[in-house]
Amino acid sequence: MENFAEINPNYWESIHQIQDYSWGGLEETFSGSYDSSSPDGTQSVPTSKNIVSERNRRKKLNDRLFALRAVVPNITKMNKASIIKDAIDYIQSLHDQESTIQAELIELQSQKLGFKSLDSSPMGKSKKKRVDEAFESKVQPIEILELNVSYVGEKTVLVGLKCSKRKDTIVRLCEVFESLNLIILTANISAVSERLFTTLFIQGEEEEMDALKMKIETAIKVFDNPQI
Amino acid sequence: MENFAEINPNYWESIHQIQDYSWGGLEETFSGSYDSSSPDGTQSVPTSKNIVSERNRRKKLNDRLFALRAVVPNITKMNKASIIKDAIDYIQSLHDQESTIQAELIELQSQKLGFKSLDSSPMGKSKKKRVDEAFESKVQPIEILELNVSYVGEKTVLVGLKCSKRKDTIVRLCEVFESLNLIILTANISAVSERLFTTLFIQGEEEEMDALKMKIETAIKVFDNPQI
DNA sequence: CTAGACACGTGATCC
DNA sequence: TGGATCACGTGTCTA
Repeated sequence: MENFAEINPNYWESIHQIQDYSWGGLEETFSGSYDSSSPDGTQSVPTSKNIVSERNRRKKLNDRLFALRAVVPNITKMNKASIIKDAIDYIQSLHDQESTIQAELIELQSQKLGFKSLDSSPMGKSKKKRVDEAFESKVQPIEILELNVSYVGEKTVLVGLKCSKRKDTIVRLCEVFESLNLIILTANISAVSERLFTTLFIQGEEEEMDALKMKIETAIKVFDNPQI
Repeated sequence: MENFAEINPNYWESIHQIQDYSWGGLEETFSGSYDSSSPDGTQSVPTSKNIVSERNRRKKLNDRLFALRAVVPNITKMNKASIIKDAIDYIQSLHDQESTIQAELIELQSQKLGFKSLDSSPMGKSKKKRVDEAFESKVQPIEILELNVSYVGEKTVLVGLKCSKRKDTIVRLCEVFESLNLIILTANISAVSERLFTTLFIQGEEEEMDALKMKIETAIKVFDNPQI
């Protein structure tokens, strides 16, 4: 029953080989036999043409159905109706999955940016919202006011950064520094009015200082311009 | 041509009403007429049954095709073959979209956790990876070793937290505190070996202390158990 | 008028 | 056996 598809995956084609004695590229040659079956030559020619056309139409439709079966997993039966039914169910499951994944994306984005949905419902109910809207809103760039990188000996680099403070600056700044895969010995972040003062002690060599400064600057810029 | 679907959306059904004179619930009554067409009663009865069965089969297949057309947007033509083709294209576009969104999700997760893909290609090429794998791996819980919340006057609350330090503890901790929508005056984070010492000055009232301590604890636990 | 699309009835096949 | 499925040829309608 259900192993039928595995045993004979080309069900219709096998039927073709059994029943369809005028398949393949032999249609034109067989038009003569159709003429022999109908002695009056006036009406026989369009009839055979219609037969060929209808044959091609059926073949195209079956090929389309076969292609549809190829892109849909979890095919239960090889029926035409079942294939269409499985395709419908699969599309609907893809719709649900897409909504769920987009909800997850929005949840993650709001966690990264706004942090407004912690005490809301456990599973974010705000489905069916375009993810582009969540991306294009609430980007809070980090404005670098001052950046000093100095070597203080003992394989230790001191980084001083003064920047603007917006809603999520602290988190984004931590992300920037974590993204650089540095060994952070001590971090001190102080917020005064709208300014943010950061002092880092990082394990590093003296010759890495200039590269490190460039790295931090570009990392902050990259983080402020998400390429999505 | 292309407005044909809007003018007559029930193309096949209208065809039914014109051509199919034995539709609806009248199949049984019409079996007599089929018997009249074939005088030999022995073979006529199974033939009429087969006719009815085939009619139902065709109707079911058309209904399925109609339902498929309903779940697929951007239908170009009303042809059977075109409907199946549009469904195939739509499923493949959904596949691509799903891969893209999952890549974005993985990218976001890796940004939040590992921070390994900053200097890679701008558009993450690591498609076709299950998102569940990205979720179930690399969860680094924050282990609370000590948590003190004390009131120091002047509408200022001092929070001291000692916890374990793993790869992404600092970022996650900042996320926790940002999620509470507190007014952070000063933050000091120091990492020594595998321990993380955090000192926060928060703007708050004395009577909010116990609630604040509970809030921080639960927030950390909630962040360590993402409900996805 | 021609070409394309559809439903119909029928015989064959499979389980 | 018989119910379900399929391909086929044909008539009909529309663009």
